[in-house]
Amino acid sequence: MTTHPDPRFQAAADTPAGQLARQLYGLASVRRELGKVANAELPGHGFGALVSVRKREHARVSDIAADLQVDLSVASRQIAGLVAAGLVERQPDPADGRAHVLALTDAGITALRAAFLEMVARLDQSLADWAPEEITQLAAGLERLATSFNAVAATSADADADTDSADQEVAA
Amino acid sequence: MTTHPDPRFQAAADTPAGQLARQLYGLASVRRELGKVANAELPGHGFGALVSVRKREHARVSDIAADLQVDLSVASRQIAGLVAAGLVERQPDPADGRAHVLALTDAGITALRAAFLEMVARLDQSLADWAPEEITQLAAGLERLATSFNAVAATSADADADTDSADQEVAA
DNA sequence: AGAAGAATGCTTGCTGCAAGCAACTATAGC
DNA sequence: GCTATAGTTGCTTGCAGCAAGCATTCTTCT
Repeated sequence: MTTHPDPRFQAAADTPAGQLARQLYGLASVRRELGKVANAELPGHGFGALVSVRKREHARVSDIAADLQVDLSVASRQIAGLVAAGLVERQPDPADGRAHVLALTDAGITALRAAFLEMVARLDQSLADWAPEEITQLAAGLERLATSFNAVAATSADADADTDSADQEVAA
Repeated sequence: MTTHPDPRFQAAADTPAGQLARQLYGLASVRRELGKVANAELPGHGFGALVSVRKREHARVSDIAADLQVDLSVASRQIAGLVAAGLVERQPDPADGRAHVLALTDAGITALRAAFLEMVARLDQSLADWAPEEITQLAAGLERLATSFNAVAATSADADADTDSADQEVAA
């Protein structure tokens, strides 16, 4: 179309960050299908919570919520679903009567492994013609991206709860 | 942070595809926040639809649905929202009375650019210490991933000769 | 040619799921 | 006791999908 060429916009779109933004948004369908595969055999969207529980030993619901960056109530319900399904064990924290300590059950470990393998299988279909080091390189890049991105999120959260006006330098 | 070493799980996680799977799933919060930024000023989750309308000239609702890989009804409602907001124009197709031809209005172009610039701005905060070529490399990897992934999806879903105009251009 | 019937493009009503907020309970710590 | 913290649950909202419906176009049979 290019009805009204906008130099400022063009410049931003061709920026490395602009290219990355485009690709990240285009990843929507990939992530959705992968999520479907991952959660197929789990209650709700439990996969993320399952992974999160596995990551730390004395996980508490609030830890999971912080890790997934969702509301505490969301984490609470996801964990409740996983407990009901026998995938997570919830025991009173001996050190704090309000809290619960979470851990995967054997069934939970099995389920997590199965879900993970399904994801990998689905990915492998698409990565048939990729070199292993290309895949690991992409994975490394994504890991770094997530780290960088979450670091900024944490910083701006610390700075102020106000999220609207604090951060934008759109102007050129 | 693993307390009970699980060799089998670790082995699965350490394959290249396994690493990629983990990182893709870990991208949830990144994509969510980026989506929030992108859709902040738009009705519903309109950004994707807006991009999709922008990509092709004589877009129809079914084209958008296919492009976004969502149900036709979802696309219909998103487009309706964008039309109501004055960002998309919907005119009867002169060649087919059942169909509508979609196009961005000037306001739509403006809104799309603004949303895109917001996304880029948010990303730039996180990418401050990245080398430009690292960013472009990651973007290229993601583009290839999306291509590979959607190719498999298309094959398994329905062998469709829908090899129309090239995709992935937010900028114009 | 013309009409019946199938197919297409899209919209809309209904349902289900998941997320967030707010209110509540129970415990902790001063 | 008084306040903060951990967690659960009720309520609301919003988005997605299915299925039914409407209007239009295509097909085909006579």
